[in-house]
Amino acid sequence: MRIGEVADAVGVNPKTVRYYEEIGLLPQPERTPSGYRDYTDEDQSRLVFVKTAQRLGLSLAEVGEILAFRERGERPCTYVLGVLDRQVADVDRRIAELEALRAELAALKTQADRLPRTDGCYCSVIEHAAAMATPTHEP
Amino acid sequence: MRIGEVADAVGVNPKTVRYYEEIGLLPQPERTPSGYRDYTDEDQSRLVFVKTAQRLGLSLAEVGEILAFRERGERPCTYVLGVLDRQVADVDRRIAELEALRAELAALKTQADRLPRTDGCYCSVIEHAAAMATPTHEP
DNA sequence: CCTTGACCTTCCAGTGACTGGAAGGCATAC
DNA sequence: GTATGCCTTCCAGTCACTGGAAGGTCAAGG
Repeated sequence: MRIGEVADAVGVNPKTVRYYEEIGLLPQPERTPSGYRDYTDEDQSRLVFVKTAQRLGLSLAEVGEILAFRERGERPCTYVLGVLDRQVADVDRRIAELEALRAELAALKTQADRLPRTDGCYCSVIEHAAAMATPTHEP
Repeated sequence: MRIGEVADAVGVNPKTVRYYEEIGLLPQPERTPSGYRDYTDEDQSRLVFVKTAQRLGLSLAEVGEILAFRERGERPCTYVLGVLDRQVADVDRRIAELEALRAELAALKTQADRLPRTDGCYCSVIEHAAAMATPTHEP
C-alpha cells in the first residue's frame, strides 16, 4: 500500500502520514525497490488509532505515550481513562466558554443597530463588548 | 507606563505586547532615555481592543484589518458585523462538535468497565471508539 | 520510443499566537 | 556595593501540520 492509498483510506493528507513517521508515531515502513513507502494493514490500523485518539481530544504527545505503553508491553487503559477524565472536564469548560461567547456575540448583534454612531473609536461594536466585560467599578 | 505595567493592567504577558508591536497591531511606543518602552493610555486602550476582539473569536489578522479601516478613516462596523456573523455560525458548529465529543467521551467512560480485557490492541478504550466511528458496513 | 500525468521522494520553510531562555543593561532598596 | 527585579534584544521552540521546489517512478496512450 502506497502512502496515498493509506492516507485516502484513513482520510488524511500524505504529508501528515510522513509527519507522523517523522515524530515517531508511525514506524518506518518498508520501501519498494524504487523507494516508495509500502504500508501494511497494521500500519493503517495504527494510523486510525492515532486519528481516533486525536479526535477524542488527545494531543499527539499523549498518543505517543499510549503507544509507548504498548511498546513496553503495558496496558495503557488506566492512563487513557485518566486522560479521558481530564478531557471531559476540559470539554465541559470549553463548551461553557463557547456558550458564553455565543450569547455575547448574539447580544452584540442585536444591540449593534442601537449603538450610537460614535466617532473616534476603533469600532463601537467591539468597544461595547469591551465595556461589558470590564465592569465600570474596578478596585 | 512601562511594558510590565500595561501588560499587568490588561492581563497579558509583556512578551505578548512586544509581539503585537512586532506584527504591527500596536504602534512603536516612545522610549525612555534608557530605552524602555513607554506606553500611553491610548496604547493600553488599543491593547484592550485587540484582546477583546480576540476574545470574540477574531484572529489577529482580522483585528489588524479592523485597525486598518480605522487608519484609513473608514468605519469598520459593517465589516465587523460580517465577521461576527461568521463567528456565530462557527461557534455554533464548534459547540455542536464539542457536545458530540462530550457524549462520546462519557459513553466511553461508562462502557470502559464492561470492555473485555483484550490483548494485542493498543488500547481497547480507544479502539472501541474507532469502531463506533467506523461503521462495519462500508461501501 | 516518447510524452503526459499522477504519483512518489527529500528538504526547507511557513503558519498562529505566542513563550522560553540567554546575555546584558538599568533602577531602586538596603 | 550588591541584590533584586525590572527592562532590552535576539534566537529558538511550541503544535500539527501544510506548501512548495526539485527531482524520481510508473502506467497509459499515441
